[in-house]
Amino acid sequence: MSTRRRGEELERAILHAAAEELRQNGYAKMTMDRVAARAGTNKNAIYRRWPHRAALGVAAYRHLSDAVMPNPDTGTLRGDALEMLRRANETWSSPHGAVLRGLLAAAADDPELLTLMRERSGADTMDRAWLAMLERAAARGEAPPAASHPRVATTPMMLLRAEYAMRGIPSVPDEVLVEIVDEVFLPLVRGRG
Amino acid sequence: MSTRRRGEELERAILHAAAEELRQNGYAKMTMDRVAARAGTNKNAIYRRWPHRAALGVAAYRHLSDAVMPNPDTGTLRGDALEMLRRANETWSSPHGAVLRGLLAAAADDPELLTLMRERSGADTMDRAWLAMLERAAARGEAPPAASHPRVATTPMMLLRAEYAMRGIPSVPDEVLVEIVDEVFLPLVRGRG
DNA sequence: TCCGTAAGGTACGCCCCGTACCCTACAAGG
DNA sequence: CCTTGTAGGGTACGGGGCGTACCTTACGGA
Repeated sequence: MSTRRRGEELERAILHAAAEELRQNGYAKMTMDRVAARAGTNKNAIYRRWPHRAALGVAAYRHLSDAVMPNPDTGTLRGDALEMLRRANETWSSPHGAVLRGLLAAAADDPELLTLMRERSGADTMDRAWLAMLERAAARGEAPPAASHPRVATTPMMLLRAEYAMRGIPSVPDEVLVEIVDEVFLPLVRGRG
Repeated sequence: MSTRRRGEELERAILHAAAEELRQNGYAKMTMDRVAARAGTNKNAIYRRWPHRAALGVAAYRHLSDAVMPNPDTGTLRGDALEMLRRANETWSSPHGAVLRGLLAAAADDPELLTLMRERSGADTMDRAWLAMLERAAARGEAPPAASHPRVATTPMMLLRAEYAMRGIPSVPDEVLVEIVDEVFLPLVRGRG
């Protein structure tokens, strides 16, 4: 039989297979045997590269998603914030986000994996985007400079996250996003004057 | 052999055994066989009462915890809020809380269980306590009446929750609690004047 | 050409969930 | 007191999944 795949080529094939499994069935149903079969190899090749299923899951997720979440710039703080929340909501309620949530749930009691996830999932990038948004608003005179605080910047996303944790799977309704912005985020920014 | 346990007596024994397993090993390691053995019975008796492991886990958790979180009343909004957060932090970082987190993680993609959990875990009671705290502060003239809004009331606990979800297992340091109160909660209340 | 390295194949041990089936004690009612 | 229904006890098993062991086979570089 022609060429037997090796090294990187094989690795890519495994990651691709795992990512497909994630997308179609979610993490809970991503089994090592299925991934191996789909990649046209066997579990040995996988376990030589990743120590456990969770590690493969994280790696495959990263492969699956190069989620870019660029800075919106609508001209108003309210507009920017809503846009950010809406994009995040869209991402998280997509099949893609379901995968992420499954992984997060599985990694909940494994700190090592948790940090891996956070690095790969671009949470830090997002936080920086929120901070930048606050600074733009401050430059426009729309928000007090004291509002450019990390804890303030992360609050809306935290609330959205928590909303997902409370409710089950479905997407968070837009009213909730508006409420987070109008009842919490903007008053909070105002209150730091 | 003398009396064979039946009905309620047996049910209590099973729940007790399951709760002990939860406390000692956490949900992930609570197996049906172990619970049955510990209760001195067998899996049949369990499966006649609960449809799956998760359901037993939730029921046992409820049995384990009649977590009471009474209203603190320190005289200031800041004091009350900090006290609430500290108590919650204590609870959640205890072994007890580890069980809760394990269950929540396991129920993450099972909406039915999620609602069960929320009912049993007293989250609603807690939300009401926060709202009452805000209303007391408003009565004292310490906070604007407009701050007595559900979304405002739930924000600090949401942030604490999210903190647990981000970091792994350990307890959240007290500085973070103080920051949540001073940098987010109080400015938010102020900003709603 | 030879040899080390890495892939393939396969089987297995272990654990756990949930179910099936049959046996046995208990309680209630004739 | 005996009969009968109900529910617990014992046990075995199918199914699935993780991770490991061990051997065989191709590839690629010296």
